[in-house]
Amino acid sequence: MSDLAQQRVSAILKAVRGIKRGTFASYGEVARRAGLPGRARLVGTVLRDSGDMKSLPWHRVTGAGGRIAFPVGSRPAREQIRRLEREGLKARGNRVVQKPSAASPRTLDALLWKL
DNA sequence: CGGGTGACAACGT
DNA sequence: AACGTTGCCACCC
Repeated sequence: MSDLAQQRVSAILKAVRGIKRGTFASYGEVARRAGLPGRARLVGTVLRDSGDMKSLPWHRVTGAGGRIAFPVGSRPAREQIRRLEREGLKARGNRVVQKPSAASPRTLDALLWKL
């Protein structure tokens, strides 16, 4: 593997390790944090090939908007959701639900209009 | 060189 | 909400 490629892999793994417990980040977000905007696919490739399912918080990486990237009901999908729930997050179907603190438009309206 | 394939994303219909 | 397109990029045939 070329040095450049290895550097990118390191940057991505570092970004993944940097996702705090109880939170999650999309592939695209991880790519941006690794200094590789637009390369979400590369993040998936790296995770797939990394093999370190043991030491990496791979379960904190989701598709855009918290969508689980694995097929619904598949082994890895269930495992990922199980791990995320163990960290206090909740999932509905194949999607990680935002924390209650996240303001929905309705809630924002309520705040702005003091209702 | 050309075509297909991904743990993806954004946008349009 | 569900697809189809396009952009992206590393790899493999």
